[in-house]
Amino acid sequence: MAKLSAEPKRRADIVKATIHEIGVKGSLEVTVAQIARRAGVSSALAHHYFGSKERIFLATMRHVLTIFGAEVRGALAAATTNRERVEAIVHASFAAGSFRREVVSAWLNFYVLAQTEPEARRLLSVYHRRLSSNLIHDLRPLVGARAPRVAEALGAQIDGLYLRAALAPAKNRLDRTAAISLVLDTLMHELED
Amino acid sequence: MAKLSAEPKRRADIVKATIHEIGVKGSLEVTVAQIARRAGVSSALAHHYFGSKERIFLATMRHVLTIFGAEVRGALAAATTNRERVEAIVHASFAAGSFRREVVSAWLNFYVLAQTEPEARRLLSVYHRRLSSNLIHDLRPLVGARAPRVAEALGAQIDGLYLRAALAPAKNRLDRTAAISLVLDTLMHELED
DNA sequence: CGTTTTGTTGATTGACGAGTCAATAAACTC
DNA sequence: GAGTTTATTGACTCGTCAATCAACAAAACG
Repeated sequence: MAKLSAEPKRRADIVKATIHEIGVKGSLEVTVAQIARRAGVSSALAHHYFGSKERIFLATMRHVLTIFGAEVRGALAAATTNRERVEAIVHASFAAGSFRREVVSAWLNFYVLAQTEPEARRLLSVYHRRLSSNLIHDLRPLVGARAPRVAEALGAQIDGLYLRAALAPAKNRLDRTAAISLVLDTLMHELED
Repeated sequence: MAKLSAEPKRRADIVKATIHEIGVKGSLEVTVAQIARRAGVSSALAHHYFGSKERIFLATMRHVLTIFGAEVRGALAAATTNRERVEAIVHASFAAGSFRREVVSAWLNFYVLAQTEPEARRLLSVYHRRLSSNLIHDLRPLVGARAPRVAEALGAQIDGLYLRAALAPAKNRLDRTAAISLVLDTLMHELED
């Protein structure tokens, strides 16, 4: 049953299943067997392709960050002015692909993973630095020397909204548009200085 | 060796040890044996007093939230004007007792716990509601109908700064005063509307 | 074809860890 | 000081799970 290059598909399936299972359990306490079952394969195969549970998590994290990165790039491509670019970054932060419940849950758990796993920490700092430098770059013409501070303020707010999204029961969860408008409000006030 | 009421002291020791161990491991993947050893008792005793690992975590969470609540109350007592009261809440959020690395790490992990543990979720929403209503109460006279939004903006920013504090290597970690000044800046801009 | 490569799994191992229990001991009660 | 309550633990059980392995199957390759 060895089709042409099953590997990439299997890897992708397993990564998606990992996001799903983390979303369901709400923690990294998911077994490889659960992930594998969700992906429709044996746990042995998951180990075969990834080597260890840890590597499965890291691959999943990379996947989430890649999607997020693509969303930022996409949003930036359509923007022209500095302000539009900053707003695009905010929009991308809450884009549909990254702000789904399971993805947010995975995100939260990657923060936990980053506390012990050096590679996870590295991946997360890459994301942080990129978000930060993107924001600062476009804020500089708008707020000058205050750019780093404003970027930190906006970044923290975005992260906080993610955290709250992970926690809130689906019922009274802030939706994408509300989150975006909240951050843009803060941005607006900062620009009015 | 049955001294008078060793129980309260043991419970407190175990709770403190739990915070410490969570801080060290950076996750809830700490064994009862580790916690117990840190507290200078046997794992059997920890089970004897708390019944289960889950209960140990919940007791620890209650402890952290209690300290935080006390810090907020203390800070509020000294404030008179509305603005002072809002600022007091911000200060309390980053008070020394709650903003220590291990405590922040514990906090982060309680968010994860709250995803599955109903009681943990309940405790966390109590905290959220209290913070929110405190803020709204004192913001109302300052920003009127915008109070809930501003409260949400500040609250999210505070949570986000916590998240970042948990992640950042001690080296370039934002300190209490920097975090406070960042939030107060945002507050100031909101008030200038 | 035959054999090499790729895909896949059931079964097993080995470690680890939560929770239990029976036993010991110190204090307190009368 | 006999008996009860409180404190405490070492040793054990039982389940779970990551990781391994040996075997099987299907394609690709010559």
